[in-house]
Amino acid sequence: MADPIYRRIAEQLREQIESGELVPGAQLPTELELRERFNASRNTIRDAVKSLIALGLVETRPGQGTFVTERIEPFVTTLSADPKTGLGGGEGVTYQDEGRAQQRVATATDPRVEIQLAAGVVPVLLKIPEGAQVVSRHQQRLIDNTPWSLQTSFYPMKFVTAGGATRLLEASSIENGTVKYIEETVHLKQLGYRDWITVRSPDTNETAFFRLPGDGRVGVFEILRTAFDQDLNPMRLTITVFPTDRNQFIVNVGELPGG
Amino acid sequence: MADPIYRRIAEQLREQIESGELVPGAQLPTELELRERFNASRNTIRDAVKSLIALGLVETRPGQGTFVTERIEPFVTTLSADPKTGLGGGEGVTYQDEGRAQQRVATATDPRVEIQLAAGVVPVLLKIPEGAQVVSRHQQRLIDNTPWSLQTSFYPMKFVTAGGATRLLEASSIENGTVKYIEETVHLKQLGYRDWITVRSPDTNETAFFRLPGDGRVGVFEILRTAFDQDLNPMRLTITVFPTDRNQFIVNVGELPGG
DNA sequence: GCAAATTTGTTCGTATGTATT
DNA sequence: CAATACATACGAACAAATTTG
Repeated sequence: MADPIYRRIAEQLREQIESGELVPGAQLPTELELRERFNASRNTIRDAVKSLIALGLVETRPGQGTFVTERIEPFVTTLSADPKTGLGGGEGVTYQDEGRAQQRVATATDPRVEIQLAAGVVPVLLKIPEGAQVVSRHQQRLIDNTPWSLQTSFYPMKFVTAGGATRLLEASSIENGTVKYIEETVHLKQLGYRDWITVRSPDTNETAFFRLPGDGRVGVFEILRTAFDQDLNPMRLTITVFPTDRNQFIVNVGELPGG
Repeated sequence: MADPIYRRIAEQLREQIESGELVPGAQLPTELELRERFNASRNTIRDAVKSLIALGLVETRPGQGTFVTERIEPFVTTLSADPKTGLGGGEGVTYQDEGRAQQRVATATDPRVEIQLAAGVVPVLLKIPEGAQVVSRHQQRLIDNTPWSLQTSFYPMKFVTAGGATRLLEASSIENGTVKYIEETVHLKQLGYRDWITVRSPDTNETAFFRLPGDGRVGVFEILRTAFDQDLNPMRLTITVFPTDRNQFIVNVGELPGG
């Protein structure tokens, strides 16, 4: 009697799933059937199923039953730049190209543009005073109609007021990407960037948009990209959030085959 | 009656935690006290607490109580190479240097060395036949005595049999790193690598070693690094597993300040 | 060192609500 | 509307871990 009952039941079900006896998408026996099979109370069965949910092995649908989860085909983003363009993965045009390269349809909403006061990490990474004005451009991105990432870019308001990059304020995407647009207007060329990768629990907005389970079981990548200009000053901060259940990343360094 | 009771209770407790009213490490009221305060049954209170556990906000200790979780000071690993050495983060000597740079003590166990038959992703990424012999070198790594990562490197057995890199079979760490040792013996120079970053649930070994909660709530980064030689052939595959609750990563691309 | 008290963990039973077919 | 299946909620009892006296 080492392990509690619910855990031993969970263990048996887990073996059935991992052995392939229960394939992804297949329905498990109902709680009442499992109650008879394992000779335990319905609450104990439910505890067992809950632990499998926590492991991401099954999901329950009210009124329908319990099903083995089907793995989402992951989308792979390359974080390191093409050495020639200096552009990185998930940036502007590149994003749609990467979607196409994986034979999938990438779309993005028109950006929601706001003028905000820099707070939190924004002034720190952009090296501007706390409370200074910044342009925030926020986009939702989908692949094959599945919500894939939430992206917000912050630019110093100076780019608009002193640099003439007025289209940063327009709520429409900038063709050829903002990197090129800023180079043409403000004359700041992006020569490099630093990505800072963390994983955390999703907030309520993210849980809703990505349709994640409400229990915070699936985390999200949060990638902070600070881009630097030719004088090595920060010129842009982009924060992108990706669910960990459908995203993977590649970093290329040095000389590689198939480049 | 939109939200269930347990969720409204969880919501109130969450606000107390996020507002700072309950600081990290502080003890929550006991289940019996919460039962009176919210006028609900003990099971309903427990459901509320469970949802906070799933969010990583609190932890329970049998016989003691429920406490607000204390955040672990994250360790940051740089994945992109120093352009001069071609060495990447978490590799050999660099690993200890990064530990020191963050004022922390990094240690590693002596490697457990095995000769295995290539299976799974190993032959695919190393571009050797499935079932070919490989040298596997496995290390546990700690920082400030906290388990931090599990690393396994795979080398083609040819390096030993035909290249004379016999010390790859020794169960002791190779000073100056294996990258340099292979360059000196097999005459293969590491000019680049590709990192493939995923997040998944920990297996039972990892859960035990990292002392993670048993419910699979905390995920692990799995980073597959394929290193390439001067002929752009794969020469090494290193798989490293890091818990997401205590690890973050940096990727530097292009020209950056403070280099 | 031991016993009692405290606190969370497990298990059962039961009733009712909500979503889907 | 009825049947089915999971979700929520309450009550109760005992077990296991920890602290306290």
